[in-house]
Amino acid sequence: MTLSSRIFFSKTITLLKPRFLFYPFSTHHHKHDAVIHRFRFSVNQHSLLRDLNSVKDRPLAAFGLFRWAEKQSGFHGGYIFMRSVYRFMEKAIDAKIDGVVLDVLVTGAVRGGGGNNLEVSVKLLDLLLWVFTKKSVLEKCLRIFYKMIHNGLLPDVENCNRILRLLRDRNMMNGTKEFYSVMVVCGVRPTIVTYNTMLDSFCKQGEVEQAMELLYMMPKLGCDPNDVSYNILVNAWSRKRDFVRAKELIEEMLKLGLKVSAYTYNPLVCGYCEKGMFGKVDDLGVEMSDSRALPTVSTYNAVMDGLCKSGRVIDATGFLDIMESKNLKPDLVSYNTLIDGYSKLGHLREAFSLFGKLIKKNLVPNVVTYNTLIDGFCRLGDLDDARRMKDYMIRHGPHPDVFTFTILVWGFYKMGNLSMAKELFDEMQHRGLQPDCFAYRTRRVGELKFGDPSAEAFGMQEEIEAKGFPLDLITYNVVINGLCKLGNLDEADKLVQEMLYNGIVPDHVTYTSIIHGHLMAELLEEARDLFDKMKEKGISPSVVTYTVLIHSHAVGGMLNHAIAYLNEMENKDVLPNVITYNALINGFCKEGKMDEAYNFFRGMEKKGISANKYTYTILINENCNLWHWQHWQEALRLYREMLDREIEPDSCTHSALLKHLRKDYKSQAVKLLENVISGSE
DNA sequence: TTGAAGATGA
Repeated sequence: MTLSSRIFFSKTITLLKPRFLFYPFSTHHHKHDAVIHRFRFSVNQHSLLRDLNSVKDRPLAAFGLFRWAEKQSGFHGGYIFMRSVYRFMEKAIDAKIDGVVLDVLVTGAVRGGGGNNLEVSVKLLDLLLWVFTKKSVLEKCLRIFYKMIHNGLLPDVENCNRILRLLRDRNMMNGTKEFYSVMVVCGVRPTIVTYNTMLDSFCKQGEVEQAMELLYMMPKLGCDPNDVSYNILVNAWSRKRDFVRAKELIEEMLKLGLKVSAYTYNPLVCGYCEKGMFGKVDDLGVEMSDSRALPTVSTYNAVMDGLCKSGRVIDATGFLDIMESKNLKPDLVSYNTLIDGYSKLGHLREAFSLFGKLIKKNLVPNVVTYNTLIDGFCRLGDLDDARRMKDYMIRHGPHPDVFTFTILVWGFYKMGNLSMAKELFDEMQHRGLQPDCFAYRTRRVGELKFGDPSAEAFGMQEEIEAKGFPLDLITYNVVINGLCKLGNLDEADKLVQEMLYNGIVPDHVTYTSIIHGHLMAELLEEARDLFDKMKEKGISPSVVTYTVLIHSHAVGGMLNHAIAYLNEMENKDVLPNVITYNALINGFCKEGKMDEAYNFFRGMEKKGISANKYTYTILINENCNLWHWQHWQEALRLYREMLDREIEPDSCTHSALLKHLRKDYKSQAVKLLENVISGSE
């Protein structure tokens, strides 16, 4: 917003004039003059607005009033009546006379012969444009924009930027580029905001390289990139999980003396957290405090979410206190994140205790909070309580949404209660909620996975299709994956044929499912063939594809193959994750090659990928298998290390550790062990 | 921050 327009909208308009008799405007409307003449106005804002209301159904009268306001604004130096005029524009749009207003303003400006009048007309056109950008009515904005420039009138660059943002948000890259060229050719001088919007458009389209080109071209275009420009690109590389390039840009920012902030670091923190690279997150934390880019509540929320997603909910909860100690107030998102963490683990008691805590802190649970808890009930198979909670929401609010119902529908499908699933789906619609693609997919997957592929389900498919949601790739993937997991490779193959027939191209997820299915059926050669076929078709294998291949080959003792896959993925910049490393460590342990296993263990940590309970269990198990004093010591050391790092062992870890003890001693032994370890600190 | 879904340990 320019300074002047800020003045327009912040000033309260109190200027009063005695009375004002309205006179019509240009001559070609004179046959309606009689209508317009009947309007008299006292000149203060309230009556003006009242009058605008009263003429809403009479476009021409309203238009006359508008002309009057226009003259007033010109007369009083341009800002006195802007707020009224703004309200008028909104009303004109409601009354669908904005087209007339546009025409007259443009012709008025053109005929008016320049000067003050022209300036006012352009201001008013900009105001009209502003109203439409605020309403996100792109089509109208473009119409006004093009009409203006065709008549030699230049819209305000701020409005152009707003239109660019609308184009960006609709992913219309070509439209964005075209609009940018037109505005520049017509003489609108781009600002840093224009360029930053363009950068963001490129990034949102995945064309980050193009954005980089623009970034480095900006100085030549007479506009040096600022911190926001860099933040956009750091964000883009982080989203692409190319952390190296993201970091390079941050270093460049520091070198250039640009301001780094939480906005710069948060996307990177999010990326590392999502990948479970908590070592890197720690490093970033240090770097942030060094460069005075202090973490915000969002930063901590991202870390907490990452920890929850890797099962470290207790660590995540610890951040509530850490935040408080730094004078940051955990917000509803913080609590929702933790509640979700506990709900997903089935620890509803903790989830509800947090629910109580957030209320004590005067935060108000929202629909997400409730949905998360309902999901927790569903995961435990407690559909009664899940449904009761939904009914509570209907009575007391917040009102259930499409998420609420989708969660419940899926919950009932998983319990095999198809009729309740359908009932809730119908209830959602009866309550006026419009199912989205998630909801429809859930219904389809539910029927395909848990129901009979009967005629009724078939009818449902057509019904959904008629609503504009055709069977899509994700639905096929979900079902194909389910079949592969059950070992039903023939049925899975049939579905692949069917999706091809329907013109849907299998992607890396489809292939990974089928490859995995073959691997589990010990059809390694076929799996390798499928892998080659997938690459021939130009489908890039993902980290999951490589991981399932590495796992099966490593477990089968084919360590050379496993290593070859690891090298291949690293050459293709597909980053291995903790599961990939676990598969390798597991394979090398099984072959008794402990040195190599430990090398991978150290290597992953060096890359910032933290070991998890599986990693430790594999190593502990192998050390215990060796059944030798030194190895037993090593197993204990590992166990202690994982406790130190607050990685919670589970029953698997314990039985690995105590595999040589008799069963009756085991539970006692675990307690003893905890004592020994904590006592020796 | 919530809904369907591809992978790991005894």
